[in-house]
Amino acid sequence: MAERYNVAATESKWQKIWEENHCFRAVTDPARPKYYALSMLPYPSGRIHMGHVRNYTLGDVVARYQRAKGFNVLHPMGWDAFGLPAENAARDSHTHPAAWTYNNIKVMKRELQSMGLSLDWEREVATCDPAYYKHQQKLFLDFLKAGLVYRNEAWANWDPVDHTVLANEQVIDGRGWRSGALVEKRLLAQWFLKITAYSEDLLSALPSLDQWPEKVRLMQENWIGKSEGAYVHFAVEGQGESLEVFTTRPDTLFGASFLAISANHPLAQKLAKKDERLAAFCEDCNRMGTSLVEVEKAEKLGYDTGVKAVHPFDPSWALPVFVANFVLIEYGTGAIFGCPAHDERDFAFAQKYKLPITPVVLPSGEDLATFKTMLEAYTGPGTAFNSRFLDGMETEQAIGAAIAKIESLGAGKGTVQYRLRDWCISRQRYWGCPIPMIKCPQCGIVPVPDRDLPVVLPEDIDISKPGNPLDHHPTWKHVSCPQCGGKAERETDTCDTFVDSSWYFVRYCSPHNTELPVDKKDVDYWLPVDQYVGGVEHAILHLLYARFFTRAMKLTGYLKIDEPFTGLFTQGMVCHESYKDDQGKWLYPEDVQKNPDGTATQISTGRPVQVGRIEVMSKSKKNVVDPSSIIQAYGADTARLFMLSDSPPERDIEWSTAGVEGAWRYVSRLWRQVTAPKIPLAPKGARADALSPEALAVRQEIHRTIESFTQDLERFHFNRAVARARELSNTLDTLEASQAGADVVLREGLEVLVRLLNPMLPHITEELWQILGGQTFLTNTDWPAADPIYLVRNTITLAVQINGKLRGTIVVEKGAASQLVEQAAMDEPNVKRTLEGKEIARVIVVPEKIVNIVVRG
RNA sequence: GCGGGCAUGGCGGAAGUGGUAGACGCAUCAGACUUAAAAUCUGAAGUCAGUUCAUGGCGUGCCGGUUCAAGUCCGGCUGCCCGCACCA
Repeated sequence: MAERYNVAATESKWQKIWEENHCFRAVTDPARPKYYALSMLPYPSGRIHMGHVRNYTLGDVVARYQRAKGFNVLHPMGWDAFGLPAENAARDSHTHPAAWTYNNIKVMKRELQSMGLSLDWEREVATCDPAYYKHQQKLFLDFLKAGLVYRNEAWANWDPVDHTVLANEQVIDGRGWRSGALVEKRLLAQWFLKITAYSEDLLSALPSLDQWPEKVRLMQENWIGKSEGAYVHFAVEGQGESLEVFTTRPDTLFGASFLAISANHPLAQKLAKKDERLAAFCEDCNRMGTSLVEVEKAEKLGYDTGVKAVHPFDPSWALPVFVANFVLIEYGTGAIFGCPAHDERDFAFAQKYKLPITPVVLPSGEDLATFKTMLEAYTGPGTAFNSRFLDGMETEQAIGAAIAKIESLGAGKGTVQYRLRDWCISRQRYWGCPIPMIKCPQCGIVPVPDRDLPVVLPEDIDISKPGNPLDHHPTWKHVSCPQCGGKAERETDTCDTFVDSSWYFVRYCSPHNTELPVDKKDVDYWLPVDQYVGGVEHAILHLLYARFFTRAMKLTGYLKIDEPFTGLFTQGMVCHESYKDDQGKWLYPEDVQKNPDGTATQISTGRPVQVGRIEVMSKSKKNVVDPSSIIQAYGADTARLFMLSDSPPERDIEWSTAGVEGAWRYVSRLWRQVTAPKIPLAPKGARADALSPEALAVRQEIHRTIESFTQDLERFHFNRAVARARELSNTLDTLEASQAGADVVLREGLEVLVRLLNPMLPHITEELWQILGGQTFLTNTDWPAADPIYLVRNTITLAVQINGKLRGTIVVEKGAASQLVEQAAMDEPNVKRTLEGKEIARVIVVPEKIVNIVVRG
């Protein structure tokens, strides 16, 4: 009877049936409650990796579970298909970026389909498809009209390897996020999206995202970086202009001893034209990297320009103006006033350049006389002194008074500063969405009219030359101006690919609308996304951009919502041991054999292998396992179960062969439990006339499992849910034919088990459901409900402690009186023996939990 | 430097609001089935003491505190991980 489970045949059979029956097709239906389950769309790099398997398994469990609960579920998939790797691959392998990309999509789609995901493939979107980016260009133009787009000559992060500029968010430790090259500063004309228009809104809405990880909200908060302070103007002697400074501590203005400006500050640039040494100094500053190591090593260097600035509170007080390497042009105003006594960096700078150090804030409890000889800067709050009209005020009060004074003098104003910069979206690359603008010598910069959208990428490009292929293209950029009809040129920059992924989840709602980016009835129904699942590496970039885009699309009339993602789950990464041969070259795990003594050998050569650290799977370290080979060997259900077992989904997991085999063992066991039960199953729907106590206990266990398994799914405790299912399997195996009703309860238990495990193991459970006589697809079957009758326990096992140490357990009736419980505890043999000759001080009875007997001595 | 997190057997990890620490699994060992192996099934196992059993001591990174009772709460350390970083 026990046929071997034919994984490959069964899995592909059900995948085909689901597809033919359009089981996962989502239809807008305002009469039904909706649930939008979304996993981050993949970049089509070639093959799927284990990170994808984990991400999409988690997302699929959510989607299938919510479907079973009765929601109208939208669970789409698409491709983040633009980006530089396609250009690099095309150049290296003499193909076309589009061909490379679409081929990868084809391969990866097949791989994803073999996972048995409950996706609505009819809504598939590829961001490199003109049918997609046409609407993105439209959005860009709408944002332009709404004042959210501008072009500006600005200091940009230039990646010298990828030959393109990068957004601030894409510079990590001073290096390009993709190329790893040290980023340089260049002054370039770029297109910007005005994300800073929403700085305050993006920040203040964070607390409302209560279904997001605290960690991600904090990261966004820090990234937006709000700080309150004031702009202060210092008149510059002999220059006929003033220098604007941002400070969070206007209360320390009387401790000022110098001003410092960035090498890229307009005043520095102006002065450098007449001062060769200053010009050289500025150049040095720009050459200096911004990486961690360099910043720490770098000395605080300044160049005294000889120019003096006038203190706003005292016209007779002149301060020297330095150009300093530590002042950043991109934060605040690119100029600071230095107060050495109360800022560590200014303190070091003042010591080096022999500038006065005047303390003006007295820490509470300090004596004024002793405090005056400062060995280091004091940055905390205190009482103002040496500060004329501020003297005696506490820091907070002094800040307010200083701002009031500045404002009354017309020397500046109180303000709020954000670290967040506008989003530079220009990329000097081919494989991206063309920015739909035209440069006309007569009319200036003119938008492409809506009727001319999409601006389609040319196919005949020369990718072998360095630089932007669109720029080299002989004809593509030459157009006539839509306003005057004269000769004009297209913008050859393309969009940062993060633009593409900032609204794809919106497009999924109405992917086939050729006229407009969205259909109102669709987006109003489906959005926001109820549960978003993806890697924490997108905590800032993608998630912040998408939140901004949602606001911008609301402003331009497409959406009603502010926040795109109600729930966010960030899963951990998939890790594996890494291996090197005796030459120090990385080896693939499949070429490594672990020996019983803990050493390892290279299979192909028999040479010894160095076992390295357990690290995130990455191609460069070769510590990768190909999901396809696992699915072929064990099936998708096993791979999915492995991803869900053992480790909580937010934590990193280590991929191991033993772990996969453990998952496989359970899948096979489930098969055997249903197809070759130890006792013959009762017929479908049979009822038991009388239940033996054992069978009743198992039935109660079944209902408790429904309860706890469901709660675990709700809370993303998938590893615990798997453990509960295994426990139920163990319990069902204890049933024996001699126990009245065992055959009925066994059937009940197996049916419940199969239904509970369906979101995790969709194929085998669907097959087993049919074997158990299920009339509908399990995919279309409701989630089981626990019967409260069987959740009630009538006896309870209590622990009995003496002085907090466990001495025995007792079984009492539920709701038994405290005196009875206490007596039962005293009568427990081991307790009784231990208590002999001891004086009882008190007895604590916590109903349904514990009895603790406190004895003296 | 700033912000956040984590620390439990050989390993991954369980233990809503303090209340029987170690669920479930991996690896290990023993037994059953088998000519044998694989697969499967049964059982053992935190650690030390106790010949077995009963039982007891010690145990959730370290030190201290609160409590009848602490993995959980509080104070102070140590170690690891993540994010940001010359932010004025």
